[in-house]
Amino acid sequence: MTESSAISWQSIRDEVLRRIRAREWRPGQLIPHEADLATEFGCARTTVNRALREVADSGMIERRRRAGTRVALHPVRRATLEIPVLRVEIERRGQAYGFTLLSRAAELPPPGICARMGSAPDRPLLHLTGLHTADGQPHALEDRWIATDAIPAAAQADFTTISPNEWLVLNVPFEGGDLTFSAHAASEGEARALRCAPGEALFVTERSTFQAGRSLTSVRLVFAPGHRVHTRL
Amino acid sequence: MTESSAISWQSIRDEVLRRIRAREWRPGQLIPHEADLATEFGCARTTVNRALREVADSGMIERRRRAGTRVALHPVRRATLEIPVLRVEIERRGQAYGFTLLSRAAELPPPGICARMGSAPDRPLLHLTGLHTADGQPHALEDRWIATDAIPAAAQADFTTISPNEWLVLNVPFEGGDLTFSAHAASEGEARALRCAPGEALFVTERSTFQAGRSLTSVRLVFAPGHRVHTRL
DNA sequence: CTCCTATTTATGTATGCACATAATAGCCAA
DNA sequence: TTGGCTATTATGTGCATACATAAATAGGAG
Repeated sequence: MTESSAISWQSIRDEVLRRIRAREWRPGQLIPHEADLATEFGCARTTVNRALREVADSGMIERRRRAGTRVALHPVRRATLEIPVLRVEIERRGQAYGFTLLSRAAELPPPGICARMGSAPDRPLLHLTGLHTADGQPHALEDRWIATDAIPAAAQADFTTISPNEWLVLNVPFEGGDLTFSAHAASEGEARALRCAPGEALFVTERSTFQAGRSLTSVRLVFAPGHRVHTRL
Repeated sequence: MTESSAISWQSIRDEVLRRIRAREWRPGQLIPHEADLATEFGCARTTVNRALREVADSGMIERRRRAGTRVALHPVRRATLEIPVLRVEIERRGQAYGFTLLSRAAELPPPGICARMGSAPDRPLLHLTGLHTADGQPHALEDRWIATDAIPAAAQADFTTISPNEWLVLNVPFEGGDLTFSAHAASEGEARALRCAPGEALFVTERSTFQAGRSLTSVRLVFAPGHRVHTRL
């Protein structure tokens, strides 16, 4: 008899998910601990641990030392969004990418930017605006603020040949940030730049990044009409 | 001397990320294999493997058996989006959640839905519309199609006490799906339901899920003005 | 009864080893 | 040259073991 076939962590993960969905383990309920599951499945605890770690990453269970593992009360779905550099996103669709720098100046930030970046209102930041194009058509309008004291090199960078978007990704590591999606009616200026009607519904992303507690940059991208962000679950 | 302190996989992950960002390992370049790194860091290959697996999950490196590990050409950022059930999202903000079923009927799906769900145009699906409210204010308009042959139980479900959103999350497991975000100008009907002006810019999510190759449901959520989706990087 | 401490316990991680698997590279034959 | 077989090699995974760490609990001092 082939007594050798080991249990894979994937099969344990699947069985755990099955039990949760079949309500054998109900939301909020404590599930058996790793050692017991290892015995039940006839494998090492390491393997159970690996499986449960994956399930925990997906948000279906919550684990705490000593307290044990319980089924999450509210099954929160988690989706991974891929956020490529705009140039790559456009070129992947087989279109020609272009970027035009529209303005560049050291300016005092408006209150909204101050709040988001935690910056002093009397301290000038580098303010850039530009247009990303795909096959010559307007794709997205970029409005960016850069903390020059945190990124001195940005003052020298030439943003006419490389977009600030890409320059920052290539040159400035960051430890975290946040990202917001929303919808917004095109202003007069946005409509002109994106060649659409004023008031048209546009997709907007706002992102800011920080490093070592310092805010680095804050950017708002207003996309041309019809833009969609897509992801798999 | 304390010769005991082991190297943690986190510290290896951080060092790997540092080298990538410092351009010691350039995009597209092959990095040393696990055994070498294990020797360099003075730890077990398992530990290096764990670290590299994490980095690979974040999208910074690509790994293939036998071929080795290389730094990703285009540093694609990955963000994890949390997609809670609407009720939970609203209640977490301390607001009172409500749902009103607006319509329920077995209908022939329009071409768009047929395409997304891979459903036959002559096969009726369960079509539901309803309004999610927060503190009595319109929050999102739901327009859902359910494949009743894949989910027979949906035909009996009472969607006036529990929203289809939540009923499906609780009762129907799925293996995958996709999710799209976009902006959309409010139609007459949407404006009436959401109590906003027609043409106003609204945030829209479209989601469809499948299981075992069969499409289960397709839903379109149109949010009231001002809605934002937020995530951390 | 309250507060603090020590113990217990479940998860988290590191290690050495073995073997599985995918994919390249090299070889040989037609 | 071409086709296909084989050996090689880097990653992927499983296991037994050991110890680390967080956190709940029990026990003891006041």
